[in-house]
Amino acid sequence: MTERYDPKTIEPKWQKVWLEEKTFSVREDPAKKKFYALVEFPYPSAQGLHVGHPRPYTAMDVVVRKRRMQGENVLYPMGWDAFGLPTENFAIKNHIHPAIVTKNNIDRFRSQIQALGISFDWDREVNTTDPAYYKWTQWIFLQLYKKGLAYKKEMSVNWCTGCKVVLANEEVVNGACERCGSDVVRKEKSQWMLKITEYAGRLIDDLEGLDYIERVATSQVNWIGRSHGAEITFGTTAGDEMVVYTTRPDTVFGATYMVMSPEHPYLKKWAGQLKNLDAVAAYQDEAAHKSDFERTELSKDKEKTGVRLEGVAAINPATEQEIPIYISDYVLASYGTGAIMAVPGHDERDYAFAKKFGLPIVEVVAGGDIEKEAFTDCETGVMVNSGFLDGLSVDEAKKEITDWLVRKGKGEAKTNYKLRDWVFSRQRYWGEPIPMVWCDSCGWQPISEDQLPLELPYIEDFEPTAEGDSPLARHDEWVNTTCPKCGGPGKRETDTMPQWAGSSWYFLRYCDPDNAKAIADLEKLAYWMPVDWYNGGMEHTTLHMLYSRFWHKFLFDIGVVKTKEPYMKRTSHGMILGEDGQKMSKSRGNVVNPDDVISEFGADTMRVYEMFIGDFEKTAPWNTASIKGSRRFLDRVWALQDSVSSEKGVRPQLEAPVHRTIKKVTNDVEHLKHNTAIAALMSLLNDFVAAGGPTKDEYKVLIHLLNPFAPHISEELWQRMGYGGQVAAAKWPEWDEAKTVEDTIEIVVQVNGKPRGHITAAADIGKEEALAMAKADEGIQKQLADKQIVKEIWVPGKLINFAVKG
RNA sequence: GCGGGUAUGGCGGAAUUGGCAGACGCACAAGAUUUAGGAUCUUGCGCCGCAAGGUGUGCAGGUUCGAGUCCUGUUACCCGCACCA
Repeated sequence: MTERYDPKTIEPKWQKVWLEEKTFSVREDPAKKKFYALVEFPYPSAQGLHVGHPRPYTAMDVVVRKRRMQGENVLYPMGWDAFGLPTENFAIKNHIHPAIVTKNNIDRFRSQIQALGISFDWDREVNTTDPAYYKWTQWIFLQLYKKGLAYKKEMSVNWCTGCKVVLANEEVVNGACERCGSDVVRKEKSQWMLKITEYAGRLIDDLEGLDYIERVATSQVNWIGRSHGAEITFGTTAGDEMVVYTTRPDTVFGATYMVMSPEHPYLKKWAGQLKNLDAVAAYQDEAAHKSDFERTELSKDKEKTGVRLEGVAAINPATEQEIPIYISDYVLASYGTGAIMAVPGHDERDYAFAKKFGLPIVEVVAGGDIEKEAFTDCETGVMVNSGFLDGLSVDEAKKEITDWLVRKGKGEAKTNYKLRDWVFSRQRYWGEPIPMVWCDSCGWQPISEDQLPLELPYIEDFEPTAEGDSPLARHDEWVNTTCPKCGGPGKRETDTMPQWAGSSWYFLRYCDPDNAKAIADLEKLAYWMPVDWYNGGMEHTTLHMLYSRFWHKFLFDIGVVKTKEPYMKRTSHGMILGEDGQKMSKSRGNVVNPDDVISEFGADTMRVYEMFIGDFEKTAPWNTASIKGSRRFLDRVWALQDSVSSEKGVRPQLEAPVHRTIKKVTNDVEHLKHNTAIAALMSLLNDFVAAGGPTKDEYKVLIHLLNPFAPHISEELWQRMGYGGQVAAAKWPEWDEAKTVEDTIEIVVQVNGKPRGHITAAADIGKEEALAMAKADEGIQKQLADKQIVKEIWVPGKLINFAVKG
């Protein structure tokens, strides 16, 4: 009798072997097919790993361990996305420097991940806070700046009136500061912006040909929000022209008023002519307290608000009538031109607004009942009350009016995107310094590339300043420098980059992590890129994914990378919820720590459990009681070594189960259906037990197929059984299709779709013979008695259905 | 509000994509073994019913010989919404 299964000795033993022998380190090898598998690198938080992290790491580890055994050259790296707000806040609260917090957190994360036996190539670890890394993050920013894709703009930020700092949206709870509870207002601040909108069209179009799961692709398309319409120029009594964007230029005759966002620059310009300046200012102040999110929220019981501008009116270019202008917070400064033409008859929000303020509602598309509600159907409507457009369909009218506007010089066709430019400045310490210098005579100047990295100075007072600037602004010795252009006095930009920056290109650095001369060597990039398979959370679908695709496309345009897309395939894992079915969080107290699971059950059990828990793409609640089942499975695999017979080969009665399992596991793993693959392994184990134990060769197949899921125990058993070498280096088993099928099969017999019996027959039985057998069956005869067969359905090898009457 | 999802036993989940619903596991029950069990093994296990049988995939309709799967409508819940990452 062998000793009990003891993961506490087995697991560290093999983890040590892997690290010392560098089992999973790779080099470029043109002779082998490369496979670049990527999982999102974590933000190393002070809480350490929680059981949600290992789910994607393990799932991809299963794939790559299998691919290696199939002879592929696998790159599977890991690193740290370590700049960011939580670390800074933790540092402020606990008076420990963020650099130290970060180092400690990374060390903890690394050892926790290694304890899970994930086969990462630890020689390629990257860290976004390492100056040798962020040198290149800054370099990319400079290239963007040189190509005109980085610019400064006044943007509104969340300003805490109590703490006097800029807050992240997350730190604002119900309009108040999360920490001090003070009022949060919107405040204008000059910010660095990146022109991701310039790439909006390509970010949609190039999705074609990529293997992204559908919900990811759809989300990105919707987030970018391409729409086709027109820009129309309205005149005003103030003399200025107002340009609006609309997807419904056909309805311009029905535009009975205009609405601008409360932040619209004309309001300042028109101050002298506005007769109700106080009311306008009061409304602007009110709007400043709301986020865009709150402002666009449209619920039936929520009344529209707004103020009519007195003293200035607009002129509808189609009707040439004067129409009033309102300001209202349902119009956002950040979308379109920050002003709209309102067509209450054919837009729901305009309709609600018009009803509230008693504005005229004109029907210009017939087909609905505008007495009751806005008519928004573009398919069936016919133009009315629209001069030369009358009688046209909506589509025809769109074209006709656009041509007319162009001829009159009052508009043009325009494609618009919901996507906004990327706000790239953070008034924080723990981020990459933006490598720009302000010179009073030369304006903003990029620092010279040979000055990179521009290191983040080590300071002790990393709390934001009272003016809302980054804490770096307090350090004159760092801020004061010379202008790179004229050599005169200059001041450094004190804002830092957002955490998204470092994560927008990290997959490139893994290809050549120590390169001091370039982002990565071109040949190495050519070998490894693009990433063949990228798995990550749904929460990164629109931000991180689009930011990194944008940067990659830019680097492609300037010749740094050779592929226009970074990721060929994207899959997404579901979250692991707490035992109570709620999101794991410290405040709910439902966080499960993987260390505890490993120490009680072992890493292999943890891995098998997380892969067995359910559909990888769906959220799944943690269940401590269920883990036992996974451990019991491994215990039984371990115990089976004692009943292995000396017989060779696969016995005939086990051929079908063995070959079917090889096939199922091989296919399921590629589709991340690890749960059903494990179920198949459990079934094979049950078959072996039922057969009184496996032969040495049968057992070998089980151990081999188990290896990607439970690498430690399988490596140990492989060694004990003397199969030779390590499983990790053994060739993945193959199945013989002919051996997966049985010669006799069971066919279900239904009457009116209800199963009423079975017949057992040869696998290749024909229709007539099968029907005859079914009719001969006693139970079926009873069902068919006194009935008339109307139809006989035959699904070869599977099913017979008699449709009967009477 | 906008966008993306989900719904199957007491629980986690399977179902070759229109063909025997509940694989595999957890929990539970009975039995065996054991000084003992939070160990191991055997058997049972959707619901109603002694049974025959009936019924059953959020809810209401529909298509079909046949629907968890397709269509129409509906409800509930989850995720994201641009400075958390």
